[in-house]
Amino acid sequence: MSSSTPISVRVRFAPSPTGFLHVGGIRSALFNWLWARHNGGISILRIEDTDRARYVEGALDQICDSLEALGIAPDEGPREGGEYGPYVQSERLDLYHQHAKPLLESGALYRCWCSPERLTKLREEAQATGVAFKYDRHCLIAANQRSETEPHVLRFRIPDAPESIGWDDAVRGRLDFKLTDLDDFVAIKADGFPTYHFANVVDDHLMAISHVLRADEWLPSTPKHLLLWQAFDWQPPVYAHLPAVLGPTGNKKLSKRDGAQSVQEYLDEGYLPEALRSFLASLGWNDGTTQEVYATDELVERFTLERIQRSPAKFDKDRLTWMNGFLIRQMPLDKLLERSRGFWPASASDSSMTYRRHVLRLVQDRLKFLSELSELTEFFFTEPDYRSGILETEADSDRYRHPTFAVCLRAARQAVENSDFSEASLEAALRPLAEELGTKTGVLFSAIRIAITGQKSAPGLFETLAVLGRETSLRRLDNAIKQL
RNA sequence: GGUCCCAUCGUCUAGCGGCCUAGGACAUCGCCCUCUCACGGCGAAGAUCAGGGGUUCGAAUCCCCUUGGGACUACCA
Repeated sequence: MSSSTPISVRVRFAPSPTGFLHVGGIRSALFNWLWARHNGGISILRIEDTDRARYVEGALDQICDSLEALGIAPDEGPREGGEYGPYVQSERLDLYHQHAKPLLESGALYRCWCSPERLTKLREEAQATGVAFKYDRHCLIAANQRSETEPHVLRFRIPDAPESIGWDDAVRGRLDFKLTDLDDFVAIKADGFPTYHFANVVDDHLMAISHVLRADEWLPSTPKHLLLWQAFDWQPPVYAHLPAVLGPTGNKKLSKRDGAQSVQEYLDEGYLPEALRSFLASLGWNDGTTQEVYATDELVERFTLERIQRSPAKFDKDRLTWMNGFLIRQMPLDKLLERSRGFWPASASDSSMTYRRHVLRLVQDRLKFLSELSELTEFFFTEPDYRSGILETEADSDRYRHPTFAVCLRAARQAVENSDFSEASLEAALRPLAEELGTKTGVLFSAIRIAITGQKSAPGLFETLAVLGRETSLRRLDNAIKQL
């Protein structure tokens, strides 16, 4: 299946509402979305909530919100609706029972009344003898048939033939499994809910899914799914198993302990959706060139299944951060201004957009993610905080022996007094001053910077003074001089 | 234990038999630019292509074995 796949492409992302979407999950969502877009197909969000015990309140909304915030909202789903709904499995129970019935009649499914205790015992025995556990089909024997009204599950009977079952995985290639290694898995639980395996296959068929792009961990259960497709006499979709996303330390699957964060947390820190998309895409996919950052339309255009990596990728936040800063630097100033909403320091609330725009221009190159904006620009909106003693400490240092710190500031104040505070005139006034005072430019400028910003590092001095303006700049110089 | 998957710089990766004494990027270090911090430019260090056997005139690339890591092995997904 290349870009010229003749069938209409319909893909689904099928998370369980058991918590927020972590980066591994969102990567799967992205790949599905990209494949749909690449083919002009449809992407679907299906919620797999068949385990009532693990259901987390609000998780569904969080998942939908995250996808929307990332700009990869599905075409069909719980919020969007669609012709193949409902898109939440707990609302599809009738459908599963309806489809279980003929399989039960044909013998593909059978009733099992075995207690969890018996199953556990069997498992322990198998463990002890070093044999792989497989259900012993105790309830398949006529003598063990009990009443249909007693609680029971429906198991799928692994057929005796063929010897093996396999498929051409779009990323792994040919994969085959022996049927004798497979266990008669449960299809319908005692509570009437289907298991993942059963619901998944029924829904993928009913929703006309053409490609299943899902995490690696599903690979071992794919033969069970294939057997189910076969029992139904349905045409299975193309399977593509995605490599795992690992935590930055160790080789374990990414988990919250490894610093895995929800998509929302990254967004809150000021990571751009386009940076997240480009970075996530690079986790297990590349186009074969040396390009490092991709615009989303480039991703859509170039994304193919055969370029998906087979080996797992570790999540490297440093690289994400670099990519985010790179994209911030590339962004037109007005767009960045728009995006920076909500990240300004509280003290900026009374400042005009025009003023903020000038400030933003000065820090754009220094921003790695938007939440840094606040501490980077605080002094533009509020008087510098000298309480840390930065003024005194600097004034005492050896650099300010001959022209003292105070002398530098007074001279600077005087030099700048009649300036129109344009960058050019500020530079013309201050640049020659160092030599006049018999000190280095850096020493003079540093004194001014500290007085003006309260910090040792800040944007360029002339730019900063120009943005702050005459009144504020002179006032801060005076205040600093007064304090010495 | 069983079944299966994976294996190139610390990390993301290029590589699909000769172009590789292995390329790019992040991170690290150095230099330059420079009023500081960034940005940018240049450069350094960093991978005996997990190890061992084959196949071949020729292997990071194909095959086998070993090792290491991971997933699955639930009336969870």
